[in-house]
Amino acid sequence: MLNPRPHDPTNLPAANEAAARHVTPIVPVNRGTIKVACSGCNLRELCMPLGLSHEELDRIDDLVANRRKVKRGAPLFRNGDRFTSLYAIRTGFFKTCIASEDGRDQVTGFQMAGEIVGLDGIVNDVHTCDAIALEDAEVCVMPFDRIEDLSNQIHALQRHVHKIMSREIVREHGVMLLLGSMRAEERLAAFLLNLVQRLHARGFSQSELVLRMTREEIGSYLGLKLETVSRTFSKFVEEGIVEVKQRHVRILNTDALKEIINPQVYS
Amino acid sequence: MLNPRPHDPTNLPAANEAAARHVTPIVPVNRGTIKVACSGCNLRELCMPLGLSHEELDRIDDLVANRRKVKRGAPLFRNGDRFTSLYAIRTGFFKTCIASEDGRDQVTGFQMAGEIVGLDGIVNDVHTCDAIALEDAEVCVMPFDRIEDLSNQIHALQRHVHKIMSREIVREHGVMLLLGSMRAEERLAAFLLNLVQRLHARGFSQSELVLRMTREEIGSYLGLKLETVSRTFSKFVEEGIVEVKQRHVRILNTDALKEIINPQVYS
DNA sequence: CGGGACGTTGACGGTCGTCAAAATTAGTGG
DNA sequence: CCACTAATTTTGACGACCGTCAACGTCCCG
Repeated sequence: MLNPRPHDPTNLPAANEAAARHVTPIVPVNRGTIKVACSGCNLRELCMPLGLSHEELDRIDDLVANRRKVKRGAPLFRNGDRFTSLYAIRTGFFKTCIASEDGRDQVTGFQMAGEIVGLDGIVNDVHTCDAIALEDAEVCVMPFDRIEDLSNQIHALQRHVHKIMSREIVREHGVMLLLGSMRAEERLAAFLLNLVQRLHARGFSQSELVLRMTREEIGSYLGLKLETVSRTFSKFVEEGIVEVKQRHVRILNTDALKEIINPQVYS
Repeated sequence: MLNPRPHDPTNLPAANEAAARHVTPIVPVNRGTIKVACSGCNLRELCMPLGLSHEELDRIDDLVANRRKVKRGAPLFRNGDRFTSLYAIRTGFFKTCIASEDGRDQVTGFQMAGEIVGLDGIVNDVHTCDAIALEDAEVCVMPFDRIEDLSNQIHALQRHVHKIMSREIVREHGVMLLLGSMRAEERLAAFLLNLVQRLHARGFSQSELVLRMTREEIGSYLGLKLETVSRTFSKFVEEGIVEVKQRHVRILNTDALKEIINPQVYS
């Protein structure tokens, strides 16, 4: 009954070895620079393969056609847009969401610096979801045909592309587990733990975070109504597990959050 | 508010152009043959790229190292197994499921002939879910390093691998929509419509199907308890939408099922 | 300073989960 | 082939959890 490596629900979104590695904190980017180069990018460890030769690094720089700024609330791409490129997030925070015919919609993920968006478009050369910036953002535009060309020449890149897509598949498995079998408290606990984990991997605090999304967007992602999200936050506050001031969240008791998800492991 | 191409919830699992194409019905395979060759396989349109040259087709035959039979109830691979290969299903029916630390488990998909399993293992060279045969099955074993080698030489294959992975990501988006925002009846209706659609693409009936999984497995996939699945089936029967005899299901009114998912589109 | 978006809280009801028992089927071994 | 046991399915009663509706409070931005 017990599997050797049970799935870790706190690792839901973007449980990846790259994000788990501690990287140098993000420093403000010189907005004046036009030079687009992965080789000098402090996020390289997050979106690019490791162990490239110097020559390969130079070639990789060609991957990024240009950068693009996206204002808060604006789409990077929309459902129905022709697919041409993958996007590596340099700064900012995105949500991706799909809409059903009858107007229901579902947030399928939240993406932060160093993560890749646009994978949904590859199958049919059309994007099937919206990617919306939740704060002013900048992305590296990587035309997909260049990616395919280069990955024929650089084996590590091919590997990397495969891993990124597989990682997304595994992440979504975790979300399915959450949506299929967890109660509201468990979902929110898993969500918070996952967010701080990813932020921590980017040099931010382990215990403090600023939510970039509304209660409604959290709810949509977690399969809950916004009122339930709000109530669950309040419950965590009552129990002394977190402090919440609007979108500022401070985790006071990480173990308590983990216990919510995995009761019998601790008790 | 309305997107140009809303997501179609009936297309949830494996909504892919290959499965949607009508292919020749599956005929009994000569069990005595040892020859392993995609070029002569009647499922080729489902798992391999189209438009290959004769020479490329020959090379593609090398992809499949061997075939493997899996008895009903037996695992093709398990959580924690080292990842080496992707598997193309020749015959039979699989489920994939993950388990959380505390014993909860979640069916993440059901796979049938012509579909590919094992993509979860690519990220960390370890499988993160179990793939269990729901009936006696046979798969083509395709070592992943061979796939990567060959896709450097055959551009259409590289494309194809990317599309297969992207398709899986999009499929899972659909499942997230289902799990996050649909009620029990809607989930079951979407599930049935998806199954018949995929079976129809393989030459089977549009209205009749045999479920290869238990109510509990359906429930796990749909985020419902088995009692709810059973009750919902009963409700559909009362309403004259389907006939159910154990695992034999006959859909009497496809439009009614679609209406359940998309009320206002029809009424 | 004012309006609109966002968040909180309460009351209530519906959907679905839980527990239990019985019916039907499938699988196993003699 | 049949008997027996385990597995699966159905159905009912009840309750918990979360959704719905509503009102109010807060924050942010112009």
